[in-house]
Amino acid sequence: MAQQFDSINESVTKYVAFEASELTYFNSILTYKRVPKKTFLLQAGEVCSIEAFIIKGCARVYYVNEHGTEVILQLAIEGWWLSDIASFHEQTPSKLYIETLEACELWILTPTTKELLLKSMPKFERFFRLLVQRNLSVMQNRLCQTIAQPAQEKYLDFISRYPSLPQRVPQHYIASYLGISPEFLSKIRKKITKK
Amino acid sequence: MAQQFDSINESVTKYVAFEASELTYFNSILTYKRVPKKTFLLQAGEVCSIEAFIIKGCARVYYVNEHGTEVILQLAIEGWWLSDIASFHEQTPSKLYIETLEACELWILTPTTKELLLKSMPKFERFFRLLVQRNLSVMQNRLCQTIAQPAQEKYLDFISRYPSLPQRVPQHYIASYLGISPEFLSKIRKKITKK
DNA sequence: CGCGACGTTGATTTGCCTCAACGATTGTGG
DNA sequence: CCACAATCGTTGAGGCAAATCAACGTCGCG
Repeated sequence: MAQQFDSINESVTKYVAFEASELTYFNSILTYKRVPKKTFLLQAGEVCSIEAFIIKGCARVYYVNEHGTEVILQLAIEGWWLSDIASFHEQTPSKLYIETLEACELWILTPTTKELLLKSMPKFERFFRLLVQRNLSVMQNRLCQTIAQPAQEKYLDFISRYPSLPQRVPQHYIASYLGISPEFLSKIRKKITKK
Repeated sequence: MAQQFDSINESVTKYVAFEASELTYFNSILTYKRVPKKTFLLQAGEVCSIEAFIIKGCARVYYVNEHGTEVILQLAIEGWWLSDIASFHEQTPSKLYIETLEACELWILTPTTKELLLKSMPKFERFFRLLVQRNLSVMQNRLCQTIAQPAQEKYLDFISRYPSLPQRVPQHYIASYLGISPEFLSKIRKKITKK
């Protein structure tokens, strides 16, 4: 089990320098969870009760609008965090779905355990702030892309940024992430391979 | 000058409960700045050296892509914060521009003063985390909107969300914020008023 | 006054969507 | 272990929302 902590500890120390003892305490707060493929960690209407670090596996976070159209907000693999932060912190109903695409191993924080962690080790406030900041940056880039780039460039950028994802997740999810129709993505791919 | 602090203090206490003494210290860290209309607080290529709270006035944050197309990431008025957080924290060159649209009065934090604040009053870590979280939420909503809504609905949603902005900022900036052409926004508005 | 920034309008074009049909693959229950 | 259903990707035809381009009116300002 010990090596299970390696990936998450490596990930947090990328943002903030923690002592071994601090990490040990941090690790003691976490709950380990194993979930099968196609499992919902969150559904619209529920209050989000987890902040989950992916040790192994793959998931998607998505929104369904009033017309029934899905928009994928996040395609996450090992090393990423899953949550609806707004719902988690304000304990308000979420509008998002979080579904595993592969069997997953996760480290879980709940509102209670996270609050406990932050109370006892305020240094983690900084970690989570930096984590959210990075997410915000990613989001900003994506919004610029989505608005100002044609579909083909969005796709090329996507595969260069996340080269492992096309081999792991169904293509129509990538289309939804990029904000284009699956049929059109298929046509783009055809055009690209021709060259 | 004292009442100048009212708006920013009200804003921070919305997220975290601070004592009067804590706010007094916080206020002593801030630098007051007054800038005219059409002033750049940040230009692409520079490292962002400020995190600015708008006391009075209005500004835009935008990105220019390789084709020369502008995308407006933020239209900010009184009570909002302006910055490129990624550039500010990692001291890396920004890709963004921040330009005042009206004469502005600002409270400024620099990397140095912010670090000083966080060192001496770690409680502010929490405030800034919650602030960034809220920004992230706004961004997520906007991305969903941008991808899944037709232009007219995006515009109607915008004016109901920010009713004061259309009267303050040129219309083509709103078009850029929504990711549509200024001509098309004009046509949408015509169609709406007809009804 | 004259220039530049801004909004409007119409004509034309286009990037992308929708719909429908069709293989290929996977998985599942009898 | 096979049959059949789902799920997924591809392809083509046709349509539409929104972009582009160009011309014009208006306003505020140096």
